[in-house]
Amino acid sequence: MDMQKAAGSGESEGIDRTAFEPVYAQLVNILRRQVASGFLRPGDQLPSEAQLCRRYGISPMTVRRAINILVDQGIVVAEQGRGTFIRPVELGTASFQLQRLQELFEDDPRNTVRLLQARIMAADERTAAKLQVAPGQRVIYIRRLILACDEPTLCHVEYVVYDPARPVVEAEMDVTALRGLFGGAGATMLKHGDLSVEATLLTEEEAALLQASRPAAAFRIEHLFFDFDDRPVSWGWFICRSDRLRFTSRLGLRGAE
Amino acid sequence: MDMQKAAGSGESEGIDRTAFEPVYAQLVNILRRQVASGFLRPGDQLPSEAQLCRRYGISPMTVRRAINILVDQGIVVAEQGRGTFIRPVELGTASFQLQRLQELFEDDPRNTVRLLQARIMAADERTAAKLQVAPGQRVIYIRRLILACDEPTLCHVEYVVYDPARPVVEAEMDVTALRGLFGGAGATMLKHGDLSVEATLLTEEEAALLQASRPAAAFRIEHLFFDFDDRPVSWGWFICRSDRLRFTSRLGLRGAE
DNA sequence: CACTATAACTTCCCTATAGAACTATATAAG
DNA sequence: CTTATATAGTTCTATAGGGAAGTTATAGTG
Repeated sequence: MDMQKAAGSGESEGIDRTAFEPVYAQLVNILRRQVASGFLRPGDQLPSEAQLCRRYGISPMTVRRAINILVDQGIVVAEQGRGTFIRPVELGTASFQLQRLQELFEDDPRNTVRLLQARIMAADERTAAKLQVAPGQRVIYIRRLILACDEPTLCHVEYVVYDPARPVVEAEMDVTALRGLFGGAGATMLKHGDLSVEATLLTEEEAALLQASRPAAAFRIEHLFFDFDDRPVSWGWFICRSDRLRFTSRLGLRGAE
Repeated sequence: MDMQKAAGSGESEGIDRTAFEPVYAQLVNILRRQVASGFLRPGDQLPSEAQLCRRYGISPMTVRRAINILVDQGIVVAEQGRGTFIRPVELGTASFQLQRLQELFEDDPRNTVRLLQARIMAADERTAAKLQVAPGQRVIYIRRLILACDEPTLCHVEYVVYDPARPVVEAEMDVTALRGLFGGAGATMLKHGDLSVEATLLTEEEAALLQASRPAAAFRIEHLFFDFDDRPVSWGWFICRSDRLRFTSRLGLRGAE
């Protein structure tokens, strides 16, 4: 091979057979770096699989595996018979991680959950529709206040289907059970859930709880969880001061990496 | 094989060699259905790779590929030497697709972008910091109003680095160029970007533009885009009435699918 | 010029196999 | 009873190769 590129950018890297990092992962990172450094730009064609095999001295399956990873990371798009190309940055691929919210329910002593109210009541029209029960049927009504580092951060309102046969109910009454709803042991009761985020104004009561002055804007994160029979179990929403919790996302590749 | 499960659930499915769907994808869907139907539940162990090979009569590499897909879909977690297990529903895996937002910039005749203001000005303290330029340096200030189906939906404020050498600038002044920023041809100029969502109150001016009565809450989606030298190109934010655009997400698997 | 056939190249799918690395369990020795 | 050791089971990595399906460009034919 005589023809070489400028060789200044990222062409020079190779595979380290002694490294702990698997070969396919090394190739993924090499190509990611070539994209991040601008050596490969959106629309550019990747070297063909056969070329990559020769260039790095690895087997076709290993190359394919690396490229597959890049494909479902959304970094490249492969077109059969044509080639593999770098994808431009798109907005549709943005996803917001909710780990910040998740952390609030971890076993951190600085985070506390205060039970404000818990009683059994008759479901009103809207609640009955959401939980797919008859209006007037008894449901459990729960209100909580979540504090992070002793600062009131979240308000939570939740309606749970009342079913003595279901053991979830008892645990749900517990103050700490909310952690179980999200990732703890109790999550094994839930098959799936829907989330929906909107912006809303704080009510007078919510503002008092969250120690905010009105008028103020806040996130309203509505949730609806189902059991393994696809029947609704729990419906409710979080009210969250925007300055206490922010959703961020990154499009494309970062610079260093 | 004599030992059979209840056989009512999802155990009975097999691989269709004549189908268009690849074998590995068929296996992915079979296992997904077994999770969705409750035949496999969080914490349960998947059959081992060798067992799946025998059960479905396919090669180990194909089974591995299917399992890898399930792993990075977040449906199962594989532990070396132990086994592969169904993951419980977790909040951290939630991601909000922004395709609804993306659609606003598509080539739809019902969506129009109205340029309200565009002029060159000196960067104030905050803008200069975001764009990494000296305070007082000239930047381009743009305000737009985006209408979906003739309803005012989004306000957009944007500051763009003023650099005559950069061809982006001229195009950016164009009213329709905003589409290019997100997924169009212009996106090839951008390497990556940061997004951040918060809840905010509408200002008097914003309320007038969006035909809302105050006080009202809205999303504020801040964006910061970088070029291939990792230098900021554009900083700004969208103001969006919450009832016109909502972010939804699903945790776990849906029922039908 | 228009159209077709061919060849070269690409990605894609699947198989078969070998070993490495890790974990749990049963067994033997102290 | 505790502690090593062996063994079987698991996932994980990597190799080599065969064929299918799609694209593109070229050469040939009408």
